[in-house]
Amino acid sequence: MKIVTWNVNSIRMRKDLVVNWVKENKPDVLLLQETKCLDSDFPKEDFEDLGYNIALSGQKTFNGVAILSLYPIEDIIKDFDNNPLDHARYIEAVIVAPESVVRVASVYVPNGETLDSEKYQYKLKFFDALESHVSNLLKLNESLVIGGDFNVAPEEIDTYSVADSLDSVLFHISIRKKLRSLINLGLYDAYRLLHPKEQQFSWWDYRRGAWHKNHGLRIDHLLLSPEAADKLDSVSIDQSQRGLDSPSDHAPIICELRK
DNA sequence: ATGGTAGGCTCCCTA
Repeated sequence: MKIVTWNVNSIRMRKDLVVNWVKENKPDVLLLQETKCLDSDFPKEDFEDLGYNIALSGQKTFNGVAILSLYPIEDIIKDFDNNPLDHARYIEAVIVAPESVVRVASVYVPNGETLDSEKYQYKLKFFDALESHVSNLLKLNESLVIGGDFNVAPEEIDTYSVADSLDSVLFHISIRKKLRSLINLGLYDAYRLLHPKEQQFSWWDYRRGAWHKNHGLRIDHLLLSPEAADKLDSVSIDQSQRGLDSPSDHAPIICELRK
């Protein structure tokens, strides 16, 4: 089963690019972030025509997450307890494939703006509440894949420049500790599990010529329960999508699980 | 050299 996470930065602006990628790569499950539209404005037909079932948690202007699946989507959950924000940043569901069942989630963690902002406090609290929810999910002992834009680079290898990142909301030690604590519940960072020494990024700022200088960070992740990690065959980041015309600032992350 | 791009929407916010 091929499961993909991708922050598309507006599904309406990115529709053709995402449709073309889906036709080429045929993911079984596609977890989207930053769809930036109401559910009624999501271009459902373009994906339904390709055979996808769709579960949405959207809002006007900002945020928005989605699950697209070639298999039935069941038990949809759109929030978790103690989430400090009334934003469309989380959707979870069970994917029922013929010979395998997997629980998936699409999460868009707040950026945090600056270390001294109120939004950064919300980012810290969002992680606490997410960790509490995920700790309950792990008790189910299911195959679980949490994909999304976590807005955190886990380790030094995951940034183009440690010096430039130390005071960044994407890398400050206080937020890396939150991601570490979440993973320490017993999750596996799929990319790092199969590529322990490689440096590959998932996001490059639109500003400052970041893409052309490869000034990126790895802030998008697929976090796997032990049951899912045991079935992990491959993980890759499709950086080619960042180099196309009118791209998202994020690249898709792809994993394949055995049945 | 202290810059600039993108999306959604409105004269600004978010990233």
